[in-house]
Amino acid sequence: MTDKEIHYTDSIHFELEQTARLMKMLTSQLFIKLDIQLSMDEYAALDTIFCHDGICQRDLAKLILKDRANTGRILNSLEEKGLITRYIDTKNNRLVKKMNITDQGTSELKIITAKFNEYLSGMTQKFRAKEVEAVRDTLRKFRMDLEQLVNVNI
Amino acid sequence: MTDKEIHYTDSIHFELEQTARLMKMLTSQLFIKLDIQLSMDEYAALDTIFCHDGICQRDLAKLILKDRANTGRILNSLEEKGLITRYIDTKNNRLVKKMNITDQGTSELKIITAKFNEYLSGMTQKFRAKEVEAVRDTLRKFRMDLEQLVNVNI
DNA sequence: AAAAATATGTTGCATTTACAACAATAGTAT
DNA sequence: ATACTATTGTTGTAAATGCAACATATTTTT
Repeated sequence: MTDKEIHYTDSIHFELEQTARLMKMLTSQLFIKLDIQLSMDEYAALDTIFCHDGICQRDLAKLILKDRANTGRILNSLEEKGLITRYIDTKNNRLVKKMNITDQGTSELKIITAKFNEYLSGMTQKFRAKEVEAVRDTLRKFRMDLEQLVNVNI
Repeated sequence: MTDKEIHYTDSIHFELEQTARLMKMLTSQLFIKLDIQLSMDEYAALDTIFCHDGICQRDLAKLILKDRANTGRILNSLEEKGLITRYIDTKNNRLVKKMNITDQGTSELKIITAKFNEYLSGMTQKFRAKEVEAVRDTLRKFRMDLEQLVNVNI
């Protein structure tokens, strides 16, 4: 017990943080290298909008885990770039801003995803696909439990 | 192939990002709740310094994956709080700033870690310890490969 | 020996981010 | 009906972050 102490830097929490940080560095370097005119956050938002066409801002914010303020700013940028359109609608009798991905948005999304996967496949090749999927699925379960514990103020 | 497309938001990259984000929310909320007078980053730095006493700034920066500027600022804060001391020394005939954790720093580190683990054990209890360790180890391997790919400019 | 390159840390600045306050609207309670 | 509360989105602001530039010192090159 003397020096077999538990350290934060040995925990899965720290490991997650570091791995995610490195992943973010890698992907942002990739985006620059591939000359992609979107930020990672814009890309994640665009992909989420594609998968949930007609979603309102707050629901999107909950999915990408950004606060409402930043989600609005990301959408301003995507709208200016012509990748999405926004319109006022109602949800549960409340005025909300919904959005649709444009044809250009869909097109760009596919192009970026293709480029992205081509580059990243080299990385995950070192691992068996099954193993990567297993880790992803465990992370997902982990995240679902986290969502119960964390006070997500969005 | 029509709609069985590959989406970024289904990838391990996005899953990692989201899980790490939630984890960060949880831990920062915990730090406020437990009235801990350190930021998560300061805590991670302090733990790293404990494990690598006498480390120099740049080596620490590489371990916590912050740039040199931010690492210096975090250390300013830890020094002001009396948790570390800094001194000039040489490494490979170069002037570097090394640091040691103080008794107060060691004491606070233990207290925080104890509080932290007590609260977080509830979360990981839902998973078998073996499973958590397995995911952590896979993440670590994953991270080691990432480190080969990413241009870490520190 | 002089010049160029490298290593380390600090400072300044621009971007990102989160949090709080606000505006507008709709539901709920008294 | 009036007041209170809740939902959604925007704006303002302070803190965090990363990047580039700089200062200093040392090594390497010419």
